[in-house]
Amino acid sequence: MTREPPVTLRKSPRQARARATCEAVLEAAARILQRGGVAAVSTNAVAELAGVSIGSLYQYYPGKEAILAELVRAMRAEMLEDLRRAARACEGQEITRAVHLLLAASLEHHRADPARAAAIEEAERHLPLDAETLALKAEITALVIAVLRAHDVPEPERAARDLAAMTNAMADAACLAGERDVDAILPRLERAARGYLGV
Amino acid sequence: MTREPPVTLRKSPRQARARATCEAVLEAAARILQRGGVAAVSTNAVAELAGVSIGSLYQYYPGKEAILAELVRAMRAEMLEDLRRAARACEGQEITRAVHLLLAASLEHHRADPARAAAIEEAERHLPLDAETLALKAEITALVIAVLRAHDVPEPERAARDLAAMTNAMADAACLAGERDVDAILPRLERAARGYLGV
DNA sequence: GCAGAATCCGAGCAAAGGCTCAGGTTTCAT
DNA sequence: ATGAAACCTGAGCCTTTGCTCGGATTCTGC
Repeated sequence: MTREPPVTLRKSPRQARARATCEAVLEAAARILQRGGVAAVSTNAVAELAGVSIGSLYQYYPGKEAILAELVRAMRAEMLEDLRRAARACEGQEITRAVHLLLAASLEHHRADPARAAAIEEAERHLPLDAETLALKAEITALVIAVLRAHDVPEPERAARDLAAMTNAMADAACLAGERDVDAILPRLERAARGYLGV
Repeated sequence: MTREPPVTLRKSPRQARARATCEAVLEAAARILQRGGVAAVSTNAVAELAGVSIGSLYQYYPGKEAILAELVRAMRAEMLEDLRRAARACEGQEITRAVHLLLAASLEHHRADPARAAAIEEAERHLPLDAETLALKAEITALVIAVLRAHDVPEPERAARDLAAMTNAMADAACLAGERDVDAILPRLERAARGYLGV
């Protein structure tokens, strides 16, 4: 049994160059993750691509899982922001409009770099998530559930789960198949979601 | 760079005990895959759990990828059979019925052991698939496309991809969330699919 | 029974990867 | 200018993992 190392930063960077080091490590990890999947992410490879010595890497990250966890946390935080905005905009809207807003927000983090988003999502499945990330995820689904419940959707928890799964899967599959335009996915997703909800 | 080993059997088992060995290896690999993901599948671990020496394992499988590839191939072959039956039953049926049959068939391989099915699907994403498995996948989607096209669904290729992604994602998510009853997923999926297709 | 084929075994090698540590360099505050 | 703190470096240790090889064991056909 391997004792599991913590997933938080070992120490916080204080100077600008240290922050740059941390940034470079994250960026390199994301690139490698995107190209070769979780298996390809090794601390040595990350350090090399980041142009940073392996020792420096370990000064801030206690292990490779911590690096990936940081990427996941950042993505989830971004998603939460997007969905918060969307949920606010949902208030008082009819359900069709609300669904549109929620789905569009869920696709938002795919817009900048769909391949990277898919890669990070994939990494998330192989990670023992820390409490903070779990809290982010919980809050995200809670937002969706609240909107669904406000429109009297039966079993809103299950519906939220199903809709989230559909959204991510379709976006990832489309990206993998070479689709570039994220906006082209939205109407298809809306049709499916409306059918699911019986609207 | 690591030179990639072939993914076919190194030599075919001739005696009964050899077939048992191969079976035990596959079974052990599936179990480990299910418990800890692709990363946990090491040839040593597989051999040990299978109750087989590492040497015996390598007599038949040229590497861990070949073992996983075999699992994927078997699952895909099974899926193809299920869908062939469904596609035959679709002939002359109206689209609502056809969609029902296709979705039910797609869920079929989740019925026996959903967790294992999800694990193997996940392994598939991390594998350089061999020609035979690719052919199986191509035939599967071709079947779906044909049925969709017969009902004048626009852009049937894209629709097939979207529907397949939705189906797998919802099934996996439900399984991960602890749902036991596969049949409970079908009606939800049907609603989404009918909405997607505008039926 | 017997020869040869098929099968099995597991110690151990080589490569890869996670991670540490002792020591050098840069930055900052005074 | 100077001492302390922050930061960086990379050789190298240790564990894990993929895989081979020589030899033991079992089966099959005659």
